[in-house]
Parts: sequence; C-alpha cells; structure tokens
Amino acid sequence: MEQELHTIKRTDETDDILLAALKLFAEQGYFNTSLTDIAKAAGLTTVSSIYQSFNNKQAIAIKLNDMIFDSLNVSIDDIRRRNQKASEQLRSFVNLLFKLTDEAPNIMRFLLVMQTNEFIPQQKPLLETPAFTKVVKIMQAGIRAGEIRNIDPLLATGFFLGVINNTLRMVLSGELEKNADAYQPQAWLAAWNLIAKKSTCF
Amino acid sequence: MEQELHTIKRTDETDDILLAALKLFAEQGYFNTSLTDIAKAAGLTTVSSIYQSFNNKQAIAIKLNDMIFDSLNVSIDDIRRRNQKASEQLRSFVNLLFKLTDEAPNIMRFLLVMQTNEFIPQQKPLLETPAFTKVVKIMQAGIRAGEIRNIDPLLATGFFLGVINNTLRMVLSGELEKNADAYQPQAWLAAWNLIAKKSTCF
DNA sequence: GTCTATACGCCGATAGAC
DNA sequence: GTCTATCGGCGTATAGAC
Repeated sequence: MEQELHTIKRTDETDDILLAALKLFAEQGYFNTSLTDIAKAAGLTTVSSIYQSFNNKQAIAIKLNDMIFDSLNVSIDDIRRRNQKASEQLRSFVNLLFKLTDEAPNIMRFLLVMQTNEFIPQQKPLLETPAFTKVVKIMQAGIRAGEIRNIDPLLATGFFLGVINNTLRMVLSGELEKNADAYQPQAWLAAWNLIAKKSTCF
Repeated sequence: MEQELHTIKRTDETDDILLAALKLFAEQGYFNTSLTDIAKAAGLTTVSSIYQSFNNKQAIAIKLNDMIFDSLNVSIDDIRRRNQKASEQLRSFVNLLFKLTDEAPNIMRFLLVMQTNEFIPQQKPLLETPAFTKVVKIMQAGIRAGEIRNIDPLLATGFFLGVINNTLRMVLSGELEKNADAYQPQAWLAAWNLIAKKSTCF
C-alpha cells in the first residue's frame, strides 16, 4: 500500500478518501477521476459522504499536496540535521527519493509527473517549493565549502535533480524495468559527479 | 508566434484551430480548455465550425501530437544524416531542443511537460516514441564507436536527457530567468560529460 | 450523520435552417 | 458551409428525509 501516505496513520475515513484519491489521481489523472470514482475506491456507499471531510474535489488534492510536501520538508530538515557535508546530505536525500519511488510510487508520481498547477493554481514549480529550496540551500553551502563546483546553485540543482528525477520518472512509467533502487548507485554517481568539484573521471 | 508549428505553413482555418489549441493546451492544460475557448482563440464565430475540421476534441490533440513528433522525427533523421559522430549528432539535437524552447515554447511544453497520456491513452512515454528511440540508437552507436561510456544505452539517454530536459523545463516554467539558449553551453557540457568516455575534468 | 434524490452548470456533440 | 438552437450526459454539489 501507499506506505500510509508515508507517515500519516490511517485512522478514519478521511484517510481512506485521501489514499483512494492519491491512487486514482496518480494513475489516471485528476481530471479523469470523478468523486464517484474516489468514493467507490474508498469503500464509501455514497458520494455525499466525501463532503463530510472535504468541501470540494480540489480540497482533496490540496490536502494531499500539503501532506506530501510537509512530510518531505520534515525529512529534509532531518537529513540536514543528521549530516554535515553537502555530499552526505544530498546522498541521503537521493536515497529517500529512490526509496519512496519503490515504496510509495503514487506519492512520487504526485511529486514528479502530475501537473498539479492545472488544478491547484497557486502551486509553484518544484524548485520553488519550501522543501526543494532547501536542496538549493544545500547546494549553496556545498559550493561555499568547496565540495561543489562554483556554478549557479539553482542551475546545479536543476542538473542534479534532472538526472535523479528523470531516472525515477522512467522507473515510474515503466521505461526502466527494474525497481528504482537498482539504479540508485549509478544515478547517484552520475548526478554527484555532475556537480562535484573533484569529479571521478572514467 | 509558434513558428508555424515549426514547419507547417498556416493555410486555412484548420491550422488556426491547431495553433490556438496548442497555445491553450500548453498554457492551461487540455482539460481546462473547452472547445469554446479554442474557437474563440482561433477567431471562429462558432464552436460548430471546429467540427468541419475535426471529429472531436481529442482529434485536435492527436493531430497536434502527430505533427510535433513527426516534425521532430524528420529533424532527427536529418541530424543523423548530416553528422557522423555521436557527439556531433547529440550536439545538434540538443541545439534543436534549445532553439525550439525559445522559438516555440508551447511545442516544448507539449513535448516535455504535458501529460498527454491522460487524454491520448495510446500515447507512449517519451523515450519509447519513434523520435526519441533514435536518440537511444545514437547512444548505442556512440558506445560501439568508443565515444560514449559502456553503460545501458537507455539509462545513458535518461541521464543525458534528464539534464537537458530539466533545464528546459525550468526555463519554460520561469524558474530560470534567461532564455534557454543562455544555458545551452553549460547544459550541453554537463550532459555530454555525463556519458562521454573521456570526460573533461574540472 | 447517513443516504436518496435531485438540482444545476458546463461541455461535447448534433440537427437542421438558411 | 455557416450559424442557431438544442440535446444529452456527466460530474459537482446540495437539500432534505430518515
């Protein structure tokens, strides 16, 4: 299952709805998913029940979005606290993303492939979200510390996450057959050498 | 303007519709765009006129999709014909993508950010389309020729295009402020060194 | 607070006059 | 072949019975 939305325990039917919605949104898209679909998948007898927990369809998506980004935000704070060097922090973050892709693919689809701004207008692009701006901060710190090459931190993050996220997207879409973790060592090495000051030459 | 859909000349109102649809789909999404919107943007007085050219809304999207991928396919054939080495072919291809991003951003949004499979079910993921499988072929040839490191060609393509496409996505979303071409040298170097046998060390 | 019934709007699509 | 009128359906949302 979706790893209890990664951290949140299922207690009442609100979480059933969120879990069902996450699955359906990720698999067939927000606009192809009706409240009827969600109610059915959540085991509710009636569509109306949804309105006990949410004001409207968009509110479900927003709640999901908030939970996912908040959880990621907490994880990143944790990673920054537990690790000193930029390389270690990025390594842990990459490991988190790969693990999530295998254990909670729908969360990663929500993060990486869904165009959430089409139904949550105020939604910002990935690198402008609180969680991912912290990755840019790690990059800046790494540059100051001499671990990372001296290039625009935003661009460096874009290159780095380009390799990581594209690999994960290919796993999620089935273009790559194995599970994400099988590609983690290669992807990490490629992404890190892209930005590291001392790159390992081949 | 959208560079006449890159190659096709506007002749009749069918192309007005396609151009309007491309713009609206790319800017607000397929499902947020009604036929009324398209008709208005195409300068038609009536929604019904659309049905003179297309059987339904999906047919517009499919036609756009076909035109874009066909055009790209032709360009890639051309690039492969005109260049010998894998490095040159990839360089030209990257240049094409960056130029397209600046000159026809909506085409690139269609290619890189829209989730076309949500409204064109038979649509394959990017790297399984005829156009992009040829990039994988270039990669294979480059490995055989000793230009490119000996790794899974599909993975290599994923890494390579991860850097390129993510950079372009960031330009298209406004996360990067300058035009795409301003980032081309850095992005190319990063992407190429990712896969090149003799990487330029920094 | 659970479910039935239903309202309401939007949109895709068609019929048919001219 | 252009435009008016309208249909049919789906999907969100609500009202209200129990």
